[in-house]
Amino acid sequence: MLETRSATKPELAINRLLQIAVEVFAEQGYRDATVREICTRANVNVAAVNYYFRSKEGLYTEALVFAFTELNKLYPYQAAEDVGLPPEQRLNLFIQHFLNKLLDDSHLGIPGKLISREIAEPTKALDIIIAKAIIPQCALLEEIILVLLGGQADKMLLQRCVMSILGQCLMFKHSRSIIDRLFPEAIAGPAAIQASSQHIAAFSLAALQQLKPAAECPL
Amino acid sequence: MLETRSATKPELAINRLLQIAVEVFAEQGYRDATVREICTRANVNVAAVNYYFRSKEGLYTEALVFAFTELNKLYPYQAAEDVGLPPEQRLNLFIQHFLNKLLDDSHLGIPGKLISREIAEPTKALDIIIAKAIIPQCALLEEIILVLLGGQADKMLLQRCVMSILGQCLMFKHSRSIIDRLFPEAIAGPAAIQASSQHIAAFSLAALQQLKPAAECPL
DNA sequence: AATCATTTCAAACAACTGTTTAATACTGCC
DNA sequence: GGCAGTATTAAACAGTTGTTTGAAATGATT
Repeated sequence: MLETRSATKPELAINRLLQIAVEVFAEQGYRDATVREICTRANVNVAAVNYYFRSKEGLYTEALVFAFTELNKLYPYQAAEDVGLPPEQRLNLFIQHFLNKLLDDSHLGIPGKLISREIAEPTKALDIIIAKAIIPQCALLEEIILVLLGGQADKMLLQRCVMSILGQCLMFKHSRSIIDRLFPEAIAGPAAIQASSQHIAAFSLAALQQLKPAAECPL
Repeated sequence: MLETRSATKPELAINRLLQIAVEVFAEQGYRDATVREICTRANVNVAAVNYYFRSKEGLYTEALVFAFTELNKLYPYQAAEDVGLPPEQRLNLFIQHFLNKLLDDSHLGIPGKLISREIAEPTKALDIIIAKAIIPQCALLEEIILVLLGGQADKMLLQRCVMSILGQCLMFKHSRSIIDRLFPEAIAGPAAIQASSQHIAAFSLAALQQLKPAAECPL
């Protein structure tokens, strides 16, 4: 029959496979990653991929979901969600949280890298990521911005402000190679990262404050 | 002997090969692109790649340089370089120019895409791109920002402002898949793109204006 | 026209890829 | 112990890849 106990051996193998798959796909990308390397590093036979997940693509899709789950496990709570706090502080917290997630190279950067890869070069699995990871973040940020703009603003302006702030943060992920070479001090150590996130917050708050009148009287 | 006239036949083949290579590498990425497809589309024998460029990697490197050259040919002049203009207008021009380059899907978007691919997933050839394309742009932007901040500013603050503005622009390139799904109106047609670039300029000008006092009296 | 270096070509090569297969080992259940 | 059903394995498969080869074509120079 099927598994009666919770932690049967195959489930361990599947879990190990997913864990390693996230690493390898993140490091090398979908195409360069080989099922053989994944299986070797997971101490599993090559055929396991096709046995448990239908194909390499199937493994990739499930690895993406797994990465997202891990990511939420490590960074479960967004302090910025607390509507009791002043909006300026919420924006600050949001950016800090977001940037830390993006730049955490140690443990969490790995699933994060996989997800950012998927965004840069989307496969069919992108919609999973968008629905589960992107939309909630955007909604939260949009809500904070709306408060900062005085509670009323053109939908288009709102969206563009969301993109302005996300763009400043994401820069650190997708143009990491550039930053490493041209602005290495900006991410040298936790203090510098903290300062960078505070810059983004200050920069954006200043902009929003000045944009506020325009948002209130659009005509 | 070697070619005595300027436009010998092999040079035409080499040029066609480079042109197509840029397209294919941009569309599919280095790994997914096959020398066979490149050669077929260029009406050239498969062996040509190894004959003229040592290897697939050699072709890629030269295609990168070729893409950059083409890019400069199509967008030769940066109106923002004109130091006679007011700095606000220069920033506006810079952003408009930059965003147009990034979003031009028709002709120029192709070499641009190849370059942005190289940034997201660097190979050994990245340093070529950085030296030839990135550093001059950053220097120009930095100079404009410095003027806007009152002629004097902390080097670190300057760099962070450069990143803030570049990040807002680059968002449209590397997170294109997200924008297409969540904010499609922001890039629907030239008018919307124009509006988006104007938003980034307004957003950034507002921020810089407010940051100006802090930059002037750092202590 | 003959000679020479260069270019082009079809074919084959060797390595690697994801996937399948069929045999073997394992596990819980009667 | 024997019998399911599942898991694991080594081996082979079929397809694709970048690259090489050696012969044929080309074209300028003598």
